[in-house]
Amino acid sequence: MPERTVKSSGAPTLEAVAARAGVSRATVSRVVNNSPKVTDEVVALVNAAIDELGYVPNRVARSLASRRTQAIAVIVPETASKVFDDPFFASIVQGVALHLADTEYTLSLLMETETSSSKTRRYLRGGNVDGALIVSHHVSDLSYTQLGASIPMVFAGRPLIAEEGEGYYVDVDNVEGARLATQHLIDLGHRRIATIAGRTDMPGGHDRLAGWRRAMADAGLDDSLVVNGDFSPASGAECMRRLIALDEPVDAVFAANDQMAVGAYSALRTAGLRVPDDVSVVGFDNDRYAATASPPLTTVNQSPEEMGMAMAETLVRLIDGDETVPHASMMPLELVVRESTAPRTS
Amino acid sequence: MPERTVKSSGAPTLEAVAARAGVSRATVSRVVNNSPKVTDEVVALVNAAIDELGYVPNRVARSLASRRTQAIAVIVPETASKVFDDPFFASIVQGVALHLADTEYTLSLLMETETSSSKTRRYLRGGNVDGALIVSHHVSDLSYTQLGASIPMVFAGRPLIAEEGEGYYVDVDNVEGARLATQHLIDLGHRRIATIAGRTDMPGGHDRLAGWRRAMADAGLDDSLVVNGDFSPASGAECMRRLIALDEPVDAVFAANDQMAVGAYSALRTAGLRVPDDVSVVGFDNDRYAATASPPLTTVNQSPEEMGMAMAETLVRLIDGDETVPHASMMPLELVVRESTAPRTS
DNA sequence: GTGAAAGCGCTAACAC
DNA sequence: GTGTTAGCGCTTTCAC
Repeated sequence: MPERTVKSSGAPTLEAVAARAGVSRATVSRVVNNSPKVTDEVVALVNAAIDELGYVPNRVARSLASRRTQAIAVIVPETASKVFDDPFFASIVQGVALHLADTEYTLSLLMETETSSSKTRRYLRGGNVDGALIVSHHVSDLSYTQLGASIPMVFAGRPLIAEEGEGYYVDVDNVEGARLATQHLIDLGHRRIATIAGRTDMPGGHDRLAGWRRAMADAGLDDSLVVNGDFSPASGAECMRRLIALDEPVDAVFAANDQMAVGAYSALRTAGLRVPDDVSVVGFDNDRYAATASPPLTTVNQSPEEMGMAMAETLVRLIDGDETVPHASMMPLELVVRESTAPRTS
Repeated sequence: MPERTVKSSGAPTLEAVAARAGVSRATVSRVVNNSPKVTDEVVALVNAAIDELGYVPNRVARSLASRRTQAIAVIVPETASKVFDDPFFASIVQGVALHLADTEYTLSLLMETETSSSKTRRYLRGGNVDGALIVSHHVSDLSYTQLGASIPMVFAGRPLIAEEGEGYYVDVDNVEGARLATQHLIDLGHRRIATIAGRTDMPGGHDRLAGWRRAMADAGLDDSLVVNGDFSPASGAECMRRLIALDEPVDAVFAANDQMAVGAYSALRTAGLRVPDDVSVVGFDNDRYAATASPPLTTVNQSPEEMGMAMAETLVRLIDGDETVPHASMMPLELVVRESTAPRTS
């Protein structure tokens, strides 16, 4: 008969519960995982023992045995210091956490710094998580897409490299959103409508420019008034200055995000121009700045929080082996009209 | 001789590496954990095998065997939807992630919702993490403090219940910061100085009010001009309205955080009063709103990001068994003078 | 329905 | 220095 050393240290184990309840470890395990095939009385017995002992299952052991970690990674491959400067990221993460709170999954937040990229990859391959969420404004990194084969992952925004029906992502219809915004300006009677474009090497920047172009073309207007920014407030101001310097003034401006729109505000103010009296301005994102700007900014709302929730939901379904998950999920988009736009006066 | 079923599925294991290198599993383990007592040639041999096989250690198995998870939890026990509305939280989380990026630790983000509190506690006790960071503006929950005995934890801000020399926390000297801010107003010649206090049932709110009181008392000024807000912009506006309604107008206002200061701005604007011409305003936190408000807000800078880094550092040292870790770490605080304060004119 | 036994992939004594 | 041998705490066939 093999000796069994009595364990005195640490938290109560499944074995202790089994002994207390007078059943086998397997049965306790079944109860903990609510297996249907256990007698009600045994269930009661085991649960009593669990309560008395204050037993809490050890997830690490469970993971090792079941080969599931019940954890997902959220990877933010931006330069670390910029991540939370943009409310967009924070809101996505919040949405993810919110959805996960209703599940048994746990969230691991990985911030990818310049030097940690291989560390991140090892982490994903080291069996630490059941899946990953990639959040970025930038062109999605190819290296992640490759990992997609070995571990389920969902991207925020269409990865540029994704072939049709390949990879999973949640996105907004940026083209349509930009078209909506521009059409609003057109409906107000504006004709010389410029756009402060974002980085067009990012899907969002690219598509928003395309949306503006489409609206302008559909209305038979000149679509040459394009200045290129990089999504930062500073670039928005700089672009606006270039627009102001034009011989013929513009009636209205569509900025590819709110931060650039706010940057444009300051350039306009400096030039002595008023919003919306002299120039109407529309942004995109409806971020934290939009509502509190003065005047409050008309913009396109894209609810990054809902996007985060949708991403988490998609990933969890993927992990659970759901075959019906759509590769692309489009989030609703809507124009929020505030005080930065007004009918053409002149 | 026991049968050994050949494994074909999944990632390469330590055992596969051992076979490839012609050594035992223990030796591979030693190499992976850079144990000093392994011959250089064996190290080279093993590393070669690791590279060839693309071996990545399974952290779950490692955790189970070593009883360390190499993960820490960040718990944000705020109402979920409020968490990231306050840049303070986001910045702390960022600081934590930043520090952890240089270590082998991983970050688990737990957002505590009304219904998830027991889930969180189970998580902490289920051997999921080596330690926890509790981030909150609120009075720290007693129940966490109790857990502190079984798992290392560090609080953001002094837990109200902490006895001297009990528990670990990183904090700013709120009393001193508020005193600095108020003294600045006094130095500018203001005499009727009000304070829009935060929730005084939170350590921060309590101490900032105390700091204002001290500065006023030291200068022999009337310290009865107190209105109580709740740290939200709306409450800041409401408080300011009450101040404006006073018979004798105030010269200056010290708000217990920037969000309330910005709320005060709007109330002042609505009343036709100008900042700083009619009323000087000082905030606290130097959050995202402060620099971009108009006029830019004079405030007390407390760098939540550095606070997050300090928290992470403290926790890691605690986990590593460092006995010299101080129970309280105070972060530097400094007055940032912008355009919302000006010498008294009248 | 319940129990016995065999691992999950790794670390950690302990021998050699 | 390196190999052997036990587990870490749980899940999961497979008999009964």
